[in-house]
Amino acid sequence: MAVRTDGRRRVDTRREILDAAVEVMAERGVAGLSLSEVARRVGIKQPSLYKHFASLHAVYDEVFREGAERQLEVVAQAVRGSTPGLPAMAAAVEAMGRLAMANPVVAQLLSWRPVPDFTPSEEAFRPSVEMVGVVRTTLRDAVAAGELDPAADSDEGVALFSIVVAGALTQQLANEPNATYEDGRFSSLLPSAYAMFVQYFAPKAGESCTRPERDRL
Amino acid sequence: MAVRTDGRRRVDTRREILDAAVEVMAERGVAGLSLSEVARRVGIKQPSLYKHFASLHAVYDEVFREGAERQLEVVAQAVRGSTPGLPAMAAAVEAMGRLAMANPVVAQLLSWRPVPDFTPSEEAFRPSVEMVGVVRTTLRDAVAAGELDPAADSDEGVALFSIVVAGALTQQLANEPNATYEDGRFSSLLPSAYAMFVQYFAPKAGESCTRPERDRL
DNA sequence: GTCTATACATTGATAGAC
DNA sequence: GTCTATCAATGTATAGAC
Repeated sequence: MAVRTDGRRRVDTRREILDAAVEVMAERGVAGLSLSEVARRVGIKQPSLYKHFASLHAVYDEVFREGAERQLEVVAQAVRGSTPGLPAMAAAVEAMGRLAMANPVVAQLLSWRPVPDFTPSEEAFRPSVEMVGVVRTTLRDAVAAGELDPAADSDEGVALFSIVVAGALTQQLANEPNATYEDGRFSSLLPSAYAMFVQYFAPKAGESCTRPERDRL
Repeated sequence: MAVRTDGRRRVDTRREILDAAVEVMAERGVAGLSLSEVARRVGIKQPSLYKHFASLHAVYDEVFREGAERQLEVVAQAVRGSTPGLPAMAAAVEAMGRLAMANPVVAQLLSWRPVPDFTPSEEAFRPSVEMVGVVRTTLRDAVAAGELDPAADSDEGVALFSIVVAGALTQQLANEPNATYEDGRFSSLLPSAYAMFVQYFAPKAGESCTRPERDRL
């Protein structure tokens, strides 16, 4: 199970618990996490878990927090490594997509509410809030660069961006959770989905290309 | 609980069970359905449920089947009652959105996979398959009417349509499941989300309005 | 088609020894 | 920080009387 270096039982039991938790969720569904099963896999007795986490929800909360933090890191890094504006947005979309497909369980925990009683704590949720800010800033950059219409820099712009990205990813996770980013029927359309967003908010350069009223159904 | 007309205990116990099941799912989460709790609410003992349904999964399956059938009906009716092509599509989108917000639990069961072990039977899934056909036909009508580019009449077109619609609805269900169709932060953007799709597949009438390469990210 | 009784499994959590 | 022992719930499902 783990390397024992000295008298202490294992190097980092807490880490092992969290990894086992994700493993169990992958097999039984996100809502199917069980501390008994986790303990079995880590090789300790179930009551011992309570020395590391106060409750089942505390485990969920930490998986959520780490997942949200990782997502923020990955996106922020993608943005930093690209030209501000549309290139940064495109890089962020791809980064989110690859991360979600590599960690389907965590992605489901973050974007749905699959566990009846569990609501993430404020602290666990913080990185997600911060990521909305990153997206908003990137949208603003794209507007400043003349790549998007000013209307994109708004709550509505952020919401539509999230609809498109989360839409592709959750459809993928619900229908073919084990596909790869490249081969998934929906995840492979993520670039196209993103292109829909970009085109929708294309700058009206001198009105040469008319765009229909946005709120007309 | 129910009207008793004669010696028989109730008019339709099966119906009451299904209704109670949805109620329980609404309170405990879709994965939190329990036959014991359902029995309690219907006013019978838990073993009696097995005279009506073979197992817990059988209850899930029937809720799924009825939900899928209702969705198909509602969409088909919206399409029939509108001019073929874009008007029919717009009507379908609105119908799907209103139905989902009126029945959030069923919508979650249909569009996510929230229950660890449960997979809908082929029969329960049939209406959903049929609905893909309805969407495809409507896309074809829109292309024939010159309202959409021929590229929209494809598997990719159907997938992108579903990404946009399911994206808006699942974001809404995950974040504000109790909002109304009109007031939800995401569901209220459904028309805009749909407009993104329409604009993306706008016919290139004589190339007067250029559209970027679709698969370029 | 409803009931009682019961088998059987699983779980989250606590107390207290070491 | 790990263990044993235990509690108290909850759950699905079956057998068999009426």
